[in-house]
Amino acid sequence: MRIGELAKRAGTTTRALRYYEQLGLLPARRAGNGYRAYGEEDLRLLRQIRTLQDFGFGLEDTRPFVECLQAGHPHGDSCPASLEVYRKKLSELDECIARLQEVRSRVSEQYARAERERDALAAGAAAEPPQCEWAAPAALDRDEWEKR
Amino acid sequence: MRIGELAKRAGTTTRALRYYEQLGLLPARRAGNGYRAYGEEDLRLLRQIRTLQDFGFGLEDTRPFVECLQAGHPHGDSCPASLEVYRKKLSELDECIARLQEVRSRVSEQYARAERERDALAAGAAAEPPQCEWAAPAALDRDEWEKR
DNA sequence: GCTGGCGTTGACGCCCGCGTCAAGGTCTAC
DNA sequence: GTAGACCTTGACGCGGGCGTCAACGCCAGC
Repeated sequence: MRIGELAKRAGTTTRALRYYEQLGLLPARRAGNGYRAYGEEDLRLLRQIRTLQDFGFGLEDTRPFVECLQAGHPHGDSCPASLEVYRKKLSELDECIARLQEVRSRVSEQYARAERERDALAAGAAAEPPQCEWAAPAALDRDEWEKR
Repeated sequence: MRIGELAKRAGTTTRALRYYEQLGLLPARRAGNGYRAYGEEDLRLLRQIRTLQDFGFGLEDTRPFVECLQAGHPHGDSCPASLEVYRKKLSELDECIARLQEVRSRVSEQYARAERERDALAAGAAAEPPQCEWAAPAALDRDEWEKR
């Protein structure tokens, strides 16, 4: 299988595959003409990489999983190093979620305050139209005003 | 006030200030010798920028707040454009938090499965040492073995 | 033999918010 | 006059994961 076919079957691009090879993440055999040659096993490795990437893993974090598969284990996460990456990612996620929730509540607080102040100003402006009623009569028919 | 002092008072660097000026975010007057000259008002603008940055706002997102202060409003968020940014950020945060929580549960699931499988293998391996006792005798002294 | 579709390597671009270095100007203190 | 602390502009670097282009090679079909 050549690079274009593998890329298509994995839903990625040839550029990405060459990049992975450059990182030593997904090495390729070479055909006689210099073309990269991949097998079905490489498709498994690649799917593993893409799955983890969808989870937000960096490429280096996928390395233990790929090496685990290359070592012949049934799953990429059958090895201790992969489990360690899982644990690290989980704690990173927890930290990140907590930080975002903290930020969300702070921003929400600021937003609520800013809106209250806007409404207070609007109320102040709305308290003016009554003053406009004191100013308005000049625009009314003088007779209408004198009837009051 | 020159750039170094402003940077120190705001807890940032001169490089950042020059960058903000380059973006047109925090323009500076110039002294006769070409040095940038800042006033107390600029410190307020800068603090506004830094506060929002701490919330994870991009610099462009801070622009409406800065312009609002520059227009003489009491707070950076006294203007409709700032409120709009707040709303946009809140929805981005909600989306981001939801996505991370989804990811977290998926990763956690994978981790749990991988650990179960590891334990299953360990149990299989723990069931092997008895088999090792069948294999071991070859290494034992033959006499010791024949005494049994 | 020529076109077109695959492949190859190498190199620059992008995004963002600066860090860092270079080469020089300005001002103060001794 | 000179050292040192500040300032100036300009330019490149970084990290991550590629996109995109250039210039070229290989191979199949007409």
